[in-house]
Amino acid sequence: MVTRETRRAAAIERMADHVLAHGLAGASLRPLAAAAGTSDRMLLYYFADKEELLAATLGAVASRLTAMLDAALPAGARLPYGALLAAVWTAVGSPALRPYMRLWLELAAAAASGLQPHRGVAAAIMDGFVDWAGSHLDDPDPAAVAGLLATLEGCLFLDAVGRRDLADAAAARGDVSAAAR
Amino acid sequence: MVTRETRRAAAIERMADHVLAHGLAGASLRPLAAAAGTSDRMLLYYFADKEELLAATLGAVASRLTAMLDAALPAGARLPYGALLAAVWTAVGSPALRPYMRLWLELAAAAASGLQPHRGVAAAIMDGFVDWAGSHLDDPDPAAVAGLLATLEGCLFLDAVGRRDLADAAAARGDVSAAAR
DNA sequence: TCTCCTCTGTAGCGATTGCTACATAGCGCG
DNA sequence: CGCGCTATGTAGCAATCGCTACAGAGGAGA
Repeated sequence: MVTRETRRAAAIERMADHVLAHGLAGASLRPLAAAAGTSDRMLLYYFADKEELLAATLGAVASRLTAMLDAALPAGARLPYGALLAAVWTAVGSPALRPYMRLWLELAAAAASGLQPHRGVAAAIMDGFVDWAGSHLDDPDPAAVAGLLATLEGCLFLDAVGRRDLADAAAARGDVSAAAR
Repeated sequence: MVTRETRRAAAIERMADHVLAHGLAGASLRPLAAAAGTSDRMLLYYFADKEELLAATLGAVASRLTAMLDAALPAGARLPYGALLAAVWTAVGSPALRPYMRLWLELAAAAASGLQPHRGVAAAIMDGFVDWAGSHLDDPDPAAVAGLLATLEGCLFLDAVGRRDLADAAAARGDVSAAAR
């Protein structure tokens, strides 16, 4: 069936829009179906259950995000630690990516509670980030990758609790400590 | 009424136990009431609504957390950046504090969505952390405080998505960069 | 034409949500 | 004693949750 897969794929994209706009908390079947232009009945026809549906939707969100990251910093470009941190934070802290970051935080919180599919999806996304960081640092030392990601996710966290000022300061400080090394 | 305030306070402590064990997601009135040894009816007699109840419960959790932090690193002790980062991460990453960190992450995610009382409670807790960090760094430069907190929350985040290895590496790296400065 | 088989709408289930109306039990105070 | 206030149980409300049973519609193949 061509139409079936087509419609399923279209539903995934529209549901990705919806979770980006309303978060995981508002991701129940009926609102998702309304956003996708179908019924909850049909969603459970396309997907075995909500878990499979969520995994597909979050996967779509993740590939959008990596596409945006690649657009902001093309593959092949390698930067020193401080510069990369600053560049990624300006990209990631921008309003365009804010819905993604809100969702990413929500996903991490769910993953910490061990729920599926959140745990698996979050682990996969994080693996992607690790690869991404490794391929954009001029010196992809594992400890540097870890430091970069920790600072970055920490900035995200600080921003989430309303301390954007601290996040900006921490991202800027990356330059300082790297320059001093 | 002595008994009323007493029972209300006892309920708060038991509910704090419950949210630590089961997270915010499981924090609905009936389970909370069961944990507190009362009925949902009585919880809404003690508290105006769920929002007030949650604020009180999360406040209790927060004061327990600051007490544990003070126990781990007494007030007055001041350390250089890298040493403080390592000390706090070993405390905060320990199994004893894991429920607190899981809850803190969940709270941050809810705060990012702008919900009350989560937003206000999270902001208050974060202010406490900022003060705490400032009073335990030997050189309480605002940028250093920001960097410390970002790295710390980032380690928390990495641990949440199953990359404890990266969190440990990032925390250890704090020493390196500080030593090189 | 008849018969399957795929697709989809309707309706509903039992559980859970925050919250409330009502009744009552028991105690203090006049 | 009797009145009233505080405390608490019972029962239920409307909404939402994920999910499912059933029925029909419509096209494909015999």
